[in-house]
Amino acid sequence: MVTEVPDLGDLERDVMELVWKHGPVTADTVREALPRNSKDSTVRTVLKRLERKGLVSHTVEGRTYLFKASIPRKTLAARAVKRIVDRFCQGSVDDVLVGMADAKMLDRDQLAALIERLDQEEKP
Amino acid sequence: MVTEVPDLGDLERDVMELVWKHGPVTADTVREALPRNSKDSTVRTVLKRLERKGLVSHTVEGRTYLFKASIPRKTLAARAVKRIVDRFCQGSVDDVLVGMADAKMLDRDQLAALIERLDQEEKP
DNA sequence: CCAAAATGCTACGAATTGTAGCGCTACGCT
DNA sequence: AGCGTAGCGCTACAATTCGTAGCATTTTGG
Repeated sequence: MVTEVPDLGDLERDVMELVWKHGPVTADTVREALPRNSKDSTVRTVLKRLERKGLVSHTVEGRTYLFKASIPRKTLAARAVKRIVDRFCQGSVDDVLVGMADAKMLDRDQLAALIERLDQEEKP
Repeated sequence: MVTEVPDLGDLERDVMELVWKHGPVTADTVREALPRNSKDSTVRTVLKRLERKGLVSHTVEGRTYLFKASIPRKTLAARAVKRIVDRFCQGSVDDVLVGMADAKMLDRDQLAALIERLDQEEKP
């Protein structure tokens, strides 16, 4: 799988945020919920770009488009992390984990809890 | 701490790679070691940009500049991850860890080994 | 004093991103 | 039936980033 991870601009991220939060949404719903004040054509342009990037998809409902995320937030985040790992750590996830530990981004207990969780999932 | 994490282009990353690998280097050394064929002025421009971004620093040796990384590779990688966490997971490292686990980027044993290692470091 | 080496400065084209205008179409209401 | 409006496609433009590089300037060794 190719799992491209496009870079996202600020507005694009805001839009993704809304698409993730509120299920399928219209362009206008997104526009209204946006932090900043964007014209509708702006929002639609961004949605179209996000769709070209493979991050959202749309269905036609009557004469309006309903957009939904085509990738969960966590998955996208994980892919972005993978890109970093590939680019800066030659694919060594360990390196980045160590870096995160050094930077106090994670601690022992957090990791232990994660292991616990993985074990739970795997067993049954 | 502000810990800005600038985006890096392909060439910028290649240059950082070399600066990380070979200690303090001259612009010309970097140019020679580069995968692609870049003019010296190109390399110097990139090094200057990297310096403005705070990723390298230079000292003057005779009449040449010696560049060295001002941030370790793992630290930069960790910061990049942190940016993702902040942007896509509202700062929840756990979310991104779960995403990584789901994406099979980490497995139980790897995490266990890391915990082991963290414990070792902490003790003495 | 001159040539070579190394630097600073400036610029340009491509790509990305936020921004938006304009025109077309179809649906509902008078 | 005609018309206004909602919603969409298309095109464009300015700012920023990045790779690319040329040219002027400076300094040093012979």
